[in-house]
Amino acid sequence: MATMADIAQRAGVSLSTVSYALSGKRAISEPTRRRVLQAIDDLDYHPHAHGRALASKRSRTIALFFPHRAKGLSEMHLEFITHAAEAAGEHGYAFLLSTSPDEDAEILRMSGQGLVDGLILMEITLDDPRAERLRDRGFPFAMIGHRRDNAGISYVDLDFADAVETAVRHLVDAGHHAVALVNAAPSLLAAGYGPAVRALEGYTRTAADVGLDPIAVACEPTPRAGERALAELRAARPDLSGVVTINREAIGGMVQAAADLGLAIPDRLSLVAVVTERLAQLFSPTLTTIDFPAAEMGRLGAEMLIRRLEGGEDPPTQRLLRAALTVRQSSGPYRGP
Amino acid sequence: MATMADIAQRAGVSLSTVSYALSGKRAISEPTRRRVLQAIDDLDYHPHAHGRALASKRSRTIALFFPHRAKGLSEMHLEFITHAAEAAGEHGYAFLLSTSPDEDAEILRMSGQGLVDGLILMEITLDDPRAERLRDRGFPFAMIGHRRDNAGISYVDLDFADAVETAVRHLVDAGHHAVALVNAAPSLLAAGYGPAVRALEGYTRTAADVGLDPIAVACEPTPRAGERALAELRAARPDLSGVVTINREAIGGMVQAAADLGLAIPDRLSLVAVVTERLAQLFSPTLTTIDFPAAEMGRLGAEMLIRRLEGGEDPPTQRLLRAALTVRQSSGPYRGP
DNA sequence: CTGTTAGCGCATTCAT
DNA sequence: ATGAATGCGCTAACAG
Repeated sequence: MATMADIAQRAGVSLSTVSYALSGKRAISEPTRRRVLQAIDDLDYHPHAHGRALASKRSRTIALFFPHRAKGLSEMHLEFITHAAEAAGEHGYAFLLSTSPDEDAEILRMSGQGLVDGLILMEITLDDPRAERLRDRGFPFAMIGHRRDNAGISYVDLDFADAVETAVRHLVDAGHHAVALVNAAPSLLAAGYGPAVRALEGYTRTAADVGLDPIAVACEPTPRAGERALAELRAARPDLSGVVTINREAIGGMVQAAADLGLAIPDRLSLVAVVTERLAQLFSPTLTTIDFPAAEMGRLGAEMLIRRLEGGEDPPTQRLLRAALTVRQSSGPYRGP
Repeated sequence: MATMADIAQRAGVSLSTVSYALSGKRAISEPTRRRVLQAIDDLDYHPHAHGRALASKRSRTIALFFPHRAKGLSEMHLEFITHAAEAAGEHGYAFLLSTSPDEDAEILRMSGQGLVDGLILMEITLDDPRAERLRDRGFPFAMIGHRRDNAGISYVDLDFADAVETAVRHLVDAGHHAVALVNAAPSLLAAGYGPAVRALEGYTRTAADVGLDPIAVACEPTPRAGERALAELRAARPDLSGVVTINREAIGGMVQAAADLGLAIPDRLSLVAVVTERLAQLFSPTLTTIDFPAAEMGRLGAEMLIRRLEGGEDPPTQRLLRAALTVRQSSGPYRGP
């Protein structure tokens, strides 16, 4: 492998001239620059990432923390990851993926030892402790998701409260008088899982605003639980005609229960889910959704981190995305997912 | 940040002693080792990855190439990626994810400049050119998937032919007399997409072996196409009672078509899909599957690469996994996915 | 068993 | 506008 020294020799210049020709950090005469570039081309030279990182104290690498401890793997996470990686690549950054269960140790290792210049955090809880630790260490990071207190922190997130509000209003506008929310798991809600908490907030406030009785249940992420949830909701409210959910794993079960109860979707029951378009498209027609902008979120997460690394310090970028509702036409009763 | 020099000073030993105490590459007396470890603990020292990489010419980093050009993002890919990353982490390797569309340039950059020690390739075609290029360069890599010619190459893949055979035999044993294969897209089949080609092989040979008329169709990865495929198959063969598919995106449509045709699943039509357990579980009961071992494949891919890096050994590891069939009980007609 | 030293490939400060 | 020299943090000879 060619090194800068090889280039220097072949171009008949000094090592530092090659370096400066590459970085443009000081003026180089046109003739010498051409000779350098020619030599680089001849020798198929590519700068050595580690040598550069050592000397410059910048690795041009960012990492995404994805502790997949729970079972929550989905196509949504894949979109976060791939689009964050893609954005990083476009900006000349390498992209490291860490799935270490021992996050604290990893954070120290990565933030302390120059392995990466910055971090992206996912699966943020309302009082996520990792964010504080990184902020205290003064280490650059961005979040996909957000906390209760986000002072000085860059993040991008879906506005779940707004998403649920949009869904509920859509149903109310369509004439529904009883609309329920099927939320994430009880344990997540209790643990302060942001999307669950905010979905409930959005639902509650919208129900109050439009004069609907609030009917919200937390539901385990399984089809089985989805079946039960819908059956119980319907038993309690025989006039139930609309359901909004952020619980993707429960959708299949809710659809099954609807059929078992003789509630054809969308004719006798309307279901609106907050999921990625990719998931919605797995189903045969009739999944009306609030399109989860996972790809955009992944991309923005990486970009706001890199912007911060490149120079533009404070203030942090904070973006709460609003998602659009897509009505997918039905050619008959829903039999999704 | 503490460096090895700081540790050496605090422990009252030389720099190299610290290095050797850490690497274990030469004997260190117990007392000095303890002093060194104590100093490391006191100063919260962590080795600097880039310094180490520069000096040792090994980065302890592997990269996974995931060109997500097509639309083929799914929970299956996520399992490949996260489990490969996890395995890498467990072995002390950092995990780089590259989604660069310009793969050749990336391969050169990464393989040439010491950024990574080895690569994992995905989405392998029957005559994948990337593999040859890497083999010619003598750069360590492993594949998730496999080519027609795999001489000297490490890989792990699902045995699609075997998977389809298992599915067909399962249906035949259950008394079906007309079993069709709904394959991947025509374009993929034509392009030599391994899973599609091998699924067809396995289906054809099994059909011949058990005396079944071969009924195979290639199908675009959409519910719409799935609907049409099933309707057409049924029109051509009114006695069709079993369908095997590797086309996850078409499943929802096939289920819908079945219902529209009055074919209750699983009572009047049996459907067996080669998909991950995670996808199967999105559906309400009754998706019988050949469980796609994506997690295991990701993990094995990383491990066989790392084994090669650590041991430097030929012969390559080549593993064709057989997947088990899981019958999921039905509590009524199928309304999945 | 331990210390001294020479790089690894590059960015950067001093010179000129 | 260019060169020479220093050092980033570490590994691995080379010397005891």
